[in-house]
Order: sequence, then structure tokens, then C-alpha cells
Amino acid sequence: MSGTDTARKLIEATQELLWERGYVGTSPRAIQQRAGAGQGSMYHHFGGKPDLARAAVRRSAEELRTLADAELAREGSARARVAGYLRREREVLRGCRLGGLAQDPDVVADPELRAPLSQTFAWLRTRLAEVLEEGRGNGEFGPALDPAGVAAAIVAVVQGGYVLARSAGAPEPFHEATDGLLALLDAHATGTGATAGAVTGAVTGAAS
Amino acid sequence: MSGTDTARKLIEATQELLWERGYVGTSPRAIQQRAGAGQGSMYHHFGGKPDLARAAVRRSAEELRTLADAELAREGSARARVAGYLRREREVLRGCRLGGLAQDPDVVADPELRAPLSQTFAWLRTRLAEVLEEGRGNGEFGPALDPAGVAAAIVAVVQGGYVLARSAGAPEPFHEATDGLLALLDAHATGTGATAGAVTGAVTGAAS
DNA sequence: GTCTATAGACAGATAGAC
DNA sequence: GTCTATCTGTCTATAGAC
Repeated sequence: MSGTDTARKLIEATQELLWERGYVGTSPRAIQQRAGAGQGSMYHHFGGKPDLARAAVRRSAEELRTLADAELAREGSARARVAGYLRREREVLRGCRLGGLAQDPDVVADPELRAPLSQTFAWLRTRLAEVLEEGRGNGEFGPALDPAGVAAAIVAVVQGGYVLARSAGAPEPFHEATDGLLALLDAHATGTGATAGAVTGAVTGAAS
Repeated sequence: MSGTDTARKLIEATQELLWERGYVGTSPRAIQQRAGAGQGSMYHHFGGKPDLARAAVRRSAEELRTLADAELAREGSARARVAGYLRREREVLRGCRLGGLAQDPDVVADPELRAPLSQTFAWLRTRLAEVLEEGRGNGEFGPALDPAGVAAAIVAVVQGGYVLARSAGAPEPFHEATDGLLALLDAHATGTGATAGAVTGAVTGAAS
């Protein structure tokens, strides 16, 4: 039990450090210190830095899917669920726990390390496309809306929003980008039901 | 002259390495080797790694602005110029020479290193907003279009497109995201002039 | 399971000769 | 301006005692 607990602590410490400092920027030494574990302990439970990183990335991918699905599986209109996803509370300046890793050449070069990123973003795009398709089916959106294309744009705008915010040193660009996209999406709204007037709400509403 | 030439080579080598491997992943040693310069030479011209990186990032920012403005200052409709910017030839899997650096904590922590990112993205958003505003003024786009918001979304989708492409190990997600955004923008087109039918072109047209 | 010792390679920079 | 030598610390991992 103590061993399993140590392994879990090591994975969690690695998750945090990968998020904060990336793969190159994360050393076994730093992991051990944050986990409160020694050298021997770490190398007993894991084969080394790549092995530990793979376990950490898989876990972060699960967490991300859980967080996203919590918004997308809610009750309510398709438009509201997409808006809920775009505006869910985020520590914007921390960036995306997965997306940030895509910048690292050592991550994209390792198939096992890259796979969780690839799969998670593919899943997210499919999940968003389903919601948009549903909205098109029930008349929330016009028939011209392309669910797959818009889903890709939504995921990209979130990832790029993080980049702009970190570059600016402030969260505003993230919200301006996501609200800008939401306003474009609302131009497809047919105006049936509660969706009307959503454009104004999208632009002025501040995400908490 | 030989000294100036060496300094230039060092800066160019640093630009390449920052793009490929990021700030943490770039060592003085690697810079010297790529530039064909020795230790003493590098430390004669520059104060160290941060100093050299600042010069390299400033130069990369200039290059990026030049490339973007080449598309946005063309002749043609606002819609065509935005589409030209989104579809200009890119080595998608290399990512953005500036945006990728925003992931690095050492970059965002150094004001001099972060400033070129911040300023360049701010300039790009303003420049795109001007083009969109022009398109709204001449009736290409409807009056409901929000230039600033859409401009932020465009820049974010490009940055996020890089993230999705590198995560997938393939350029397609980048083009799906940018084409998806372009299709949404076309929903604002008033249909006057050559803009009509642009939606189909946006979705099916493959960027070289 | 966890600890300490050890090791070769590299990071990042300084010093002084030429 | 450029070169070589040198230095302290860290990276990542292995070995073997406990």
C-alpha cells in the first residue's frame, strides 16, 4: 500500500511539473523532491523519466476528458453546452495540461507520449461535433453549419487562446478569442427559442 | 565585418534552435555548433543565453510581421485577404516560431523575452481587425460582425491549429480548424460580389 | 521498497592566452 | 575577436547496501 501510494505521488508530481515546465524542463530530481520520494524509490517504481512521463500524460488526458465531458453532457441547448465548455473556469495562464506538451520535440517524437494528446483532441472534436450536430438537428443552428469544421475551430481557439494569454501575460486574449468565436457561431442560430440575443451575451459576458 | 557576420550567424542559429527545441531545450553549446562559432566568440558578442535569445526572438517577431503583412496588404476583398492569411503556405508541423515559446515558463517570466510575443500578437490582431472593419464598411460582411473579436479568434485558431497538428502528428487538423473558422466567417458574408459561394470553397479547398 | 554512492555527459559561464 | 582551459552544478541513470 505504501508502495502504491508512492507511485501515485510520483505520477501526480510529474503531472504538475509537466504542466508547469514541460517535458525537457522536468527533471527526475525535481519530481522526487515534489513527491517526497528518493532516487531509488522512483527507479524502483518506474523505468525512468520517459516511463513516468507516459503514465502522467495518460492520467492528465483522462482528467481533461472528464472535465470537458462534464460541460458537454449537461442539460440544456447545444449552444449553451458549447458556451459552457468555452467559458468553464480555467486558470488560463497555466495553459493546457496537454496542449502545452505538443510544443516539445521529445514529446511528439515519442509515439507513446504523443498518443494521449492525439486521442484526447480527436475525442474532444468528435464530442463537440456531436453536440453541434444535435443543435443543427433540432433547429438551433441552420442547416449550413458544418459540425466537424466548427468543432475543430472550437478546440483550436481554446488552445490558441492559451498561447495568446500567456504571450500577453494576461487572461483577456483567451476570453476575447473564445467570445469572438461564439459570436460567429451565433450568426448560425436560427433564432428559435432561447438562443435569440445570444450574440450580445457572448461578447459582453465575462467568464468567471 | 567578420565580427558582425559572426553575430548574425549566432542570432540565426539561435532563432532556428528556439523554433525547433524551445528555450529550455536550446543550449549555448548547440548554438555555437550550428553557427560555426566558438565559446569565446559567442560570449564576446553576447552576454549569455538570455541575451542571445532576446535578440533572436526580436528578429523572429519581425519576420512574422513581415510574412503576415504580405498577405494582409494584398489587393483584393477583405475576405480574400483573411483567407489568404489563413491559408498561406506553412510548415504546419514546425509550429509557430513565436507562439511555441509562450509555453516556456522561462520565456514568459522574462519581460524582455515575452515582449516581442505580446506585441506581435497584439499587432496581428489589430491588423486583422482593420481588414475585417474594411470588409464590414464596404458591405462584404454584415453590420453584426465584430472585427476585434473575430480577429482574436482568427489568431487563436491559427495558434491552436499548430497545437492540434503537432499533437496529431499530421497537418490536417490545422486546415480543418482554419477552414471551419472561415466557413463561420462566410456566414456573415452579405453575398454581394465575389464572396458568394465562398463557404464551399472554404471547406473543400485544400491549402497547399 | 528505499537509501546512499557513484558516474559520464552536458549546461552555462569565466579567465586569460593569442 | 577568437581560442583553449577550467569550473560548479545538474541531468539521468546504475549499483549495491539495508
